[in-house]
Amino acid sequence: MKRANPTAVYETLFEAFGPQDWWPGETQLEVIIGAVLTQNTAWQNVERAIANLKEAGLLTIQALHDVQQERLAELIRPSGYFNIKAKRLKAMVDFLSENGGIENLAEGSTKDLRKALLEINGVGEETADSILLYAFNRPVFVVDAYTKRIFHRIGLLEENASYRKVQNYFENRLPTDVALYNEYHALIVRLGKEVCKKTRPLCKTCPINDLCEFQDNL
DNA sequence: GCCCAGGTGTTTC
DNA sequence: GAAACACATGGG
Repeated sequence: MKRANPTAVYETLFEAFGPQDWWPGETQLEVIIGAVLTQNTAWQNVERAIANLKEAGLLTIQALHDVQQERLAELIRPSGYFNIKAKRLKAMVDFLSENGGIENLAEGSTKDLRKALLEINGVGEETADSILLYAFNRPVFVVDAYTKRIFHRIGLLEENASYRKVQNYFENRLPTDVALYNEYHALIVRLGKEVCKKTRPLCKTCPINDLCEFQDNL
């Protein structure tokens, strides 16, 4: 078996899948909205919700600020948890407008911005880091359920490693590079969605099969 | 009908 | 800190 490490895994995934062109959002605000709506939810459902918002002309901070939370909830219904997420979007929009908008926030340091994002209701570590990386182009490695599952199976991470531990693991072993972090997280999601599933009937087709402790002998 | 999906807040120990 | 639970739609 090859010696697995984050760089080798990245190279293998990139060869297998190529560039993923993330994040699938046209504006910074759209990326931020998507980051909230995709919490524990399939992206396809998020697309429907965002399409509804677009059609209703709600893809601006001002419009989202003005709309009633109940109406917002109805529009984002397809993304699930719609009552909670409507509240979270409102909290996010309040934060953005109270702080002079996205352009003004982009002036601050990554550390300060991360701290501020985490204080918003409904923004945890993954959502904050997704926003930092994909909306603000900051070199922050995003950790999600796929990341933990895949690297546990490779044998490089503990089963229940904390978010920060996993994040440090990658950031300590990779160059600090926005484009790399962007592509890497997207590739991990691609692998998790299509191949490295929770129940794993597709291991035979996994591009990192020979790096994984579960390489299929079945 | 069941499991899963690009998590987070609250409660409880 | 860490586990258990609520939150909800849509696809396989």
